[in-house]
Amino acid sequence: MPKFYITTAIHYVNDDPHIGHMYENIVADVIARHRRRMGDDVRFLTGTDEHGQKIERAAAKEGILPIELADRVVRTHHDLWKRLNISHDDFIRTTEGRHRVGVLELIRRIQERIPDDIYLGEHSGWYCQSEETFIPENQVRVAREGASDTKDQDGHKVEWTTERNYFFALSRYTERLLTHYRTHPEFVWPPTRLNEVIAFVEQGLKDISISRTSIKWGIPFPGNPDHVIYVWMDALTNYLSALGFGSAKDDDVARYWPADIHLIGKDIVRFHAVYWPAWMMAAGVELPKRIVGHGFWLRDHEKISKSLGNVVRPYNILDDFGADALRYYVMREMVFGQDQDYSDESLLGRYNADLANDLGNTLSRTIKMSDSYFAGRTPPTPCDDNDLLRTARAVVPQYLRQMDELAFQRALDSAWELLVAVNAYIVAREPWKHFKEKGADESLSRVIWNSLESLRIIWVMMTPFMPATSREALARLGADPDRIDAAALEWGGLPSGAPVRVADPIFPRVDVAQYIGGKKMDENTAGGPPPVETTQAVPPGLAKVSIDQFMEVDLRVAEVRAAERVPKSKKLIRMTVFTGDDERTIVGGIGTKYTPEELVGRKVVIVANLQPAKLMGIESNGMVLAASIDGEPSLVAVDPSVPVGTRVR
RNA sequence: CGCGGGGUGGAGCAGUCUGGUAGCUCGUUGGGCUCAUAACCCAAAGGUCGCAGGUUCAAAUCCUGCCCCCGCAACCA
Repeated sequence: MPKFYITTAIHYVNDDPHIGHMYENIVADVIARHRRRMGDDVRFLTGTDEHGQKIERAAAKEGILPIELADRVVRTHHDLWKRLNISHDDFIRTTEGRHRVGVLELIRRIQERIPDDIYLGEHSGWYCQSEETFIPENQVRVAREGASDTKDQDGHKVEWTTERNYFFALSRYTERLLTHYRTHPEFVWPPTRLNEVIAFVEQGLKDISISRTSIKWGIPFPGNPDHVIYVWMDALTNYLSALGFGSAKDDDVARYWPADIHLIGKDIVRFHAVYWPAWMMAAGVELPKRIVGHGFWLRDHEKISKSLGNVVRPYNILDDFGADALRYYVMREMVFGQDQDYSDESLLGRYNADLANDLGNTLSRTIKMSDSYFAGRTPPTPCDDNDLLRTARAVVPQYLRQMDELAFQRALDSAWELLVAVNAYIVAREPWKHFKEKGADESLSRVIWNSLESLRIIWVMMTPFMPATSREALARLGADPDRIDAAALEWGGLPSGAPVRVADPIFPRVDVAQYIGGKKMDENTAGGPPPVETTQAVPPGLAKVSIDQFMEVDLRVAEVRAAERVPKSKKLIRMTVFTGDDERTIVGGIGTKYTPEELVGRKVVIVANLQPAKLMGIESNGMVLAASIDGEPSLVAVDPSVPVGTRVR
């Protein structure tokens, strides 16, 4: 029996699960169910990433331990996967003992095989005392030369600091990785992502720091407990540690490794396709077969929510229509691998058109006829050669190929080909007329049986996508809902004379306008998990400042003498302003609203004594004041008679 | 020359790798049917496939140049 090991990314526990998380696990679940159906020995892993500073701090803020916070959030993940009918075989948390064992084993193997691949080196950067972390260069306001109070974006002091860290000699793996990409072009999917990875690696790789001393909430570095292991090294290893890597009970490593698919978002392809394989090369572990990067769900907030007041989150959909409707929608609507816009309208549109009108209604009408014409049972006479059989035999192999190619959208399309054929077939044969004229004869029996049998196959095709509804539908059809395997996709599986069940519509049609209109915007998390307190929370208003502090800010009226768009920028405008004392350059992000032409000659209010900052390479000396409405700026205006240089207070 | 994705009937998209009558869903119009969830079936209208060149017997598809949109990246200071 072939094995099949599929993993999702582990989700960071400071997030409320959103449609992106849901999507990833749904896709993985569809693949896992499909492979199980085809007879593979499947292992499907998902889990949570629980270490790192954000968790540490969020917990501290609540006065609880990080693990307590993680425990709580993990529960919301478990609940969601249960509601979505995700069939993972294992759920790993990076705070588990087995995970620590796996991570330490990975490092041990690297150190054992190639001792100097991991070495103690120096890492330099802007370190912020109060936040206990290094601040990325772009978030640091570089002071004027000579100044000593460089700050980060929250105003905390930062210092250029050098920390001693453990490093991994990634640079040594540049060529070997490139060779692997060349010899295994299927390693990263879709191909465009592979190209990106190759381009990145071809620039040459730098050694990377794999430990931190500034963070405590993590796995201590072996032999040096002042360090914790770098989050990515920690997190990625979950794929191995979940199989018992490094423990005495590691049979599953032999059984399932290498992974067949690491399913992840396109944003973390680099970590999976560069760092992760390099570590495994160093440790002498076989590389996973395939990194599959899916696209993102996007949403045009302004267009949808404001004008129509129709924000309906997936949680509402889940409550009102069930998991299968959502599972179907995301699989059908997204071209796998690309980005896709989410909207409630498209979801409900799909629901009505595809599920209610087509899939559900065809089931209802067919079962109803079988029920009335054949005394509540499937017809006595099966049929072994007809239009539907030929369509089914053409469609099923096509569907299976598309499933294997991860072309889920097309696989569903293929199933619909057969569904559409069933409807056309029914209309062409007019069984109701036939029944009135000739009664339930053998010919009618064949027509109904063919229709039911086609539906059975369609619903077997649906099982990975809509597991719960498929069972129900198959049971109603008189088929065995437990018989879901490759053979079930072949023509002829429907028993004769089995009881069928007429029941309420499996996907009741919904009035879209009424449904969307009935939801208020403030209900958009109704039915969701309890909100999770994290560091993402918006600060509850700003602290009060004294009049003295305020007076330290040099606000004054200035005149724009020249303005031009910053090339290649989206909204930056470079202005030359006269402050009364001097002319200086200020760069402002107001290009979405204002043109350079209309700015020239205009009087604006500026902060004259602001730390200079570089924006797209241009030094900006000050800031133009503007009110911001959803990112749309509106300049603070002064009466044109006010002379340039006048102080504002 | 920062990286990537995209521009195809009213809307949303597939097709582009591997040139050969432009396809799907929704919507619109007309007809049919009454088993079914006002569902289903048939038919019709509707497209210079972003623009301009080039290659070819033939270009949505290949080549060159350009325009526009959307993400991302060190762009609200």
